[in-house]
Order: sequence, then C-alpha cells, then structure tokens
Amino acid sequence: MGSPVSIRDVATRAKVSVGTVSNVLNRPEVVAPATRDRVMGAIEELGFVRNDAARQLRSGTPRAIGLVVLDVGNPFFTDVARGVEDTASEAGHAVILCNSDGSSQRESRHVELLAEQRVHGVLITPVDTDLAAVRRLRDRGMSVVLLDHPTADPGLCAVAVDDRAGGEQAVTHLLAEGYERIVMVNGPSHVHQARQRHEGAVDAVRKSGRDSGVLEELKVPALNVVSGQRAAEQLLARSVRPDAVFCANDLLALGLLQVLVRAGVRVPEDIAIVGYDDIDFAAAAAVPLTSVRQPRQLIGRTAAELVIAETMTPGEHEHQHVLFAPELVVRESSRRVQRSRRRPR
Amino acid sequence: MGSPVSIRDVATRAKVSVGTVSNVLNRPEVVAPATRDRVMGAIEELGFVRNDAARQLRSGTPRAIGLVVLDVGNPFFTDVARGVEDTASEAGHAVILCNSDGSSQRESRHVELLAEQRVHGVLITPVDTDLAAVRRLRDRGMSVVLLDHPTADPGLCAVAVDDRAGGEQAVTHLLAEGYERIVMVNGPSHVHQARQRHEGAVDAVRKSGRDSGVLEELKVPALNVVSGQRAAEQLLARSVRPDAVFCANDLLALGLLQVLVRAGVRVPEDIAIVGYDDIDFAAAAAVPLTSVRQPRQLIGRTAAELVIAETMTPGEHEHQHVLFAPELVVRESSRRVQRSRRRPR
DNA sequence: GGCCTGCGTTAAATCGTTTCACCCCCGACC
DNA sequence: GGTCGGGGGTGAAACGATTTAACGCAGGCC
Repeated sequence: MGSPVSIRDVATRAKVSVGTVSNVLNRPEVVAPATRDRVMGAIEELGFVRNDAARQLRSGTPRAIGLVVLDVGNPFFTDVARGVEDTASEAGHAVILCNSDGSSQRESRHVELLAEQRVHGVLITPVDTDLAAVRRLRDRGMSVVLLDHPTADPGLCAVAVDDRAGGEQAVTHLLAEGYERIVMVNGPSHVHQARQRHEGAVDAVRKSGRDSGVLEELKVPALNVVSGQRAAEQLLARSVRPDAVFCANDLLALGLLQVLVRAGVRVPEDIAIVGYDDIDFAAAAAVPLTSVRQPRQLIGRTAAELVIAETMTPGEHEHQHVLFAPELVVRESSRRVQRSRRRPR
Repeated sequence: MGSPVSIRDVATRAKVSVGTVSNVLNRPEVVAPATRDRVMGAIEELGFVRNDAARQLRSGTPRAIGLVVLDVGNPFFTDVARGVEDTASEAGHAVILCNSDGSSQRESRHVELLAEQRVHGVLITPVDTDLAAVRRLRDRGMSVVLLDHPTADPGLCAVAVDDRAGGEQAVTHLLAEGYERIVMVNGPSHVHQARQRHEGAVDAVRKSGRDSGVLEELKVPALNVVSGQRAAEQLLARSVRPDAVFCANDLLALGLLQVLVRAGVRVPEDIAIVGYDDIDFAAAAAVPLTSVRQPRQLIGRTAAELVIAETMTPGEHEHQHVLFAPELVVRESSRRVQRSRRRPR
C-alpha cells in the first residue's frame, strides 16, 4: 500500500543484504543472475521505488536541472523549454521550470529554491544584466548556462543567437525588396536583444549605402501583442506611413498585423511586415509572416547538453559561448511582387 | 568557494551544536536572540544553503510538486502551468514540469521520475483514459490531481471545466445569432474534451427545437493549427458552405480563420467562427475570435492548492472534484450584425 | 540548602542509499 | 597440500539534515 518500502525491505524479502540490492540497481553485471532475478522479483512484488533524496544525499549527484525563463507565456520560451526537457529527460534528469516573469524578486526566490534542491545546473535567462543572481549561484559551485543572453564572462557557458545578424538580415531583405521607409518597432533598450537587433538593422542600412533616414526606430514598452497593436494605431494616425515595418519580435508583429488588416491596410502591398522569432503562430497569421527564425529547440537542447557535460567533467570543463546564426524565413507579409488574390467563388 | 558547506560547518563557526543551528532555521523562536544572531551571522559568512535532499530524507516532507501536461506548446497549458507555478512557489514548493506530448510512453517515464523524486503530489493531464499511470502513482501513496480530465473515481481530486456546458454555450450563441448551417470542427473522439464539447453542441440544438441537421461534425486528427487549416480547405471545396463553424479549440480556429481570410471569405459575414479556450492569441487574430473562455490560471492554482492541502492533512482529506463553468466571450468573428468596415484613410 | 522548573543547548538516533573494506568458499597453480 | 585469486556477497560507515531525550544551569520555593 503505502510507499515506505525501502531497499532494506527488498533485501529481507529477497534474503540478501542491502548492498546486493543496491548492486542490482546500479551495477547489475556484478551480481549472479540467480540472485539478480530474485531481487528483481522482490522489487516488483513490493513495488519498490528508489528514493532519490537518499540517493543524492549519499552520492552527491543530483538528477534535476533548473530552468528559469523570462516568460512562459511566450511561445519562444516554451519551445526552448521543450528542447531542454527533451535532452534532460533522455539523460534521466528532471527539469524544474521556473518563471521569473521579468521580476528579479521572483527570479531570486526561484534561484534560492534551486540552490536548496542542489540541482545539477541552472539554465537561466537573466532578468538583469548585472547577473547578480547568476554569480551567486556560481559562487556556490553550481554550473550555470546563460540562455539568450550573451556575455563576455569566460567563467560561464552561454547559448544565444546572433541578434545583430538577425536584425541585419531582416532589413537587408526589406531594402532588397525595394522598401524605403522602414520603421523598426522595438522594445525598450535595456533589453539587450532589442538593442542588438536594432544595431543590426542600422548596419544593414549603412552597408546598402542608403541614407540613414530610411530607417526609423519606434520604441514600445514591452515585447508583446498589446504593444504591437498600439504601435499600429500610432502608425495609422500618421499622414505619411512607412512602407515596411520590422518588429523586434513576432508578438509585436502579430498585434501590428491584426490592427493594420482590420483597418483595411493591405499587407504587404501597402505595408510590409517582418517579425522575429518565427514562432508557430507567425506562419498561421492572417498574412503569413516573414520572420527571423531562431533555432529555439536547438538552443534548449544545446544549453541542456552543456550543463550536463559541465557536471560530468568538473574542473576540466571548458566554458563555451555558443552563438547560433538566425535565418530569415520569407513569407507573404514582405514580398514585393503584387499577388493576385483569390476571391470567394 | 565550493558549495560543500554543511550545517556542521556553521555550527563550529558559531560555536554551537548542529541542533541549535537547525533550530535557528526551523524554530527561531525557541533559541535565544544572542545565539540566533551569531548563527545567522555564520550562515551568512559561509554562504550556507540547506540541502533539501537531506531535509526531505529525514523529515519525509518533499518540497516539489510534479506537473505533467499534454502539450507545452499549447498556450492553454502554459497558462495552467503559470497558475500552478504561482501557487506552488508561494507555498515554497518547486514545480517539476513534464511534457508528455500525448505519448503514454513519455508519460510513464516522467511519472517514474516524479515517483523517485518523492514529489509532494502530481498534477496530471492524463494521456489515456484508463488512468493506469495515475493509479500506479496513487498506489504508491502519492496524491494526484487530475487536470482537465473529469473522473468519477472518488479516490482522486480533479479540476476541470464543464466542457459540455461550453459546447452548449457556443452553439446556443450561434443559433441565437441566426446561423443555421453549423459545422463543428472537432478532435478525435478518444479525446474526452472533444467528445464533451460535441455533446454540448448537440444539446444546444435539441434545446432550441431545431432540426439536428443544422449541426454537422467534422473530425480532424489533432487539435492544432495545421488541422484547422486542413479543415478550412475541405470546407472551401464544398459547393454548399456552412454559415458558421465551431472549433473544438482556438488553435483549430486560428488555422481555419487564416485560410478562410486568405481565400477572401469574410468573417463573420460569410462564415462565423467560434473557438474554444480563449487563448490570448484569439483576441489578437485577424478577426478577433469569439471563444469559450476557460479559467486557465485558476485551474492551475486550484489544482496546486488541492494537492498541497491534501498532503498537509493526510488521511482526513476529502477528495474533491472541482468543475468550473466556462464563459462565452463574444467578439467580432461571430456577430451577426453587418459592420461597416473602416477603409484606409 | 535541597529541589523543582524552564530555558537553552547538546548529543545521539534516524531517514534510505551508496560505497568500500572485508569475508567466505572453491578451484587453480606451484 | 598450502596459497593465491577471484567471484559473489555481506555489513557498516557515511551523506547532511531533523528530531528528541537528556542535560546543565539559574532562580524561586519551601
């Protein structure tokens, strides 16, 4: 019935010592087939389940990794989480998912909890750029991988995507398609992704030899759907509208697109749109969205692999800064060609 | 430096016994203020962090709860997860998030892991209706709460939303608006939510006194965006199209809406659409989507509270089956009134 | 002055595993 | 025939906290 069936109960049941049971569990090859079967039988009959707490206490090897994300509501992060989860569970690790929701208070509470759990390592998208919480973790001997947050600190692993290159790709594409009044709807500049993507956009203009006036930055308070809607309203109110908009992420782009379409603006004929992240909803929008794809699951997988590798070979581990390349996915929202639209019937 | 600073190190440092340190941590009121401060100081200086494994081993009280969801990619589940996470972290519990992805193999692997972790309890959206995995957990003395999966089993807690009522609301609304050729795009019938929502839809037709022919069921293999797109293509190919579509969830509705809009079908003038779940993207769609709202975060919070309560008062706990009422949110995609649409300029 | 009472503290037992040193038996080898 | 070696086991220590019984000490009471 109750769970309190310990390795000792199994031992008595199988008429062996606890050491032998432990061996069956961890090094089956060293125990004679006959006894092994007996022990396995006892385990089965009693419904024995290892107690991981005791295990970890003795062996010192935890079986969980922590993941702290900025916003579980953003599909970008859920995809990263999925990648982490896949890799971790293949390695037999549990994933403890925490949502900091952009609050450093919540972040530190979660980090504290993870420290007490003595997790294998922590994957974190830090709220603050000062990385105070991250350093605290590392000082306690925990391995940490920064997610989507580049750093120069050689004492940390990091997995990120080249945001500057992504911004450049997006705007280069728009320029090549012939758009000449581009607005970048961007998040607050304390968000490093926002800053980087904008710098890339500026690079693109410079490299193309155009006047820097072809690109304008419109800042919004957050990288979400609502902010995108607000931005669209602002643009609609202008006497001279842009012919293309580059949004710092897809949530912004979706909000923007919705309001524009409802106002009768044709996309891309009147205004082209490019998003960022290429979340699944981007392809399913009213007008399929051109977007800069980040290898989301791969980011998660890689980060998980790094943190697992680091704790496998403590000491000799080389901290790595992995930087993936983004990839522009061109869809209908930014094609210059006039397309004949099907009409009902 | 390294993390291996134990309660014993703190004790020597503060010149007290380990018992006293433990008291400072757990029952601060019984220890004299002077010593308490001394101990706290030592903890601070040494950067001591409790080892939860040892704690749990001795006290038998775990500090984590498990959450197994069907699909982390679905915003519905991430919102539920957020609710769980909020409540759990207020109670000082960690949440171990697992994604079964609809595979019972993955599900049982995760359940096994959670059992070894001796989690406080498990919140699970079961893959199979036979609940084999769930029963195994309970037999091991673990408290379980079923999420979004009604059950008659009095030995389990369950938190769900009345899907039948939701289906009825949706179709009653469509009928009231005057739609008379309704197609319900539904998931496979082994998914109980799909079945229930359809039954509710049938109820609505019956109660309205209409002919049962006004409602047709179109089954698709999965409750996701792609299936919605496929369904739309099928409907477009028909010579006689429905005047309204009720989708078993919002992902289907978004896929459907996208394809219809691109084909030039006007929503709701030509075809009205009602979705289910009211995920945030529903309100931000090309045409804001009427949808049946489920209290997603509340589901998560309630489930977490139940599982925590159950383990606080073992034995005397009354298993509860909480059933929330869904709420229809009417937006533009299903309004009968002809609306004048704004045109640019 | 002995004794009881409380308070603060200590020492030891305990939780369920893993690990390691050691034991026993039996065949092989010199 | 004694010793070596090794396969197959055993048993106890250790992990780091919690918990509880016991203990020392100061003050108050009779």
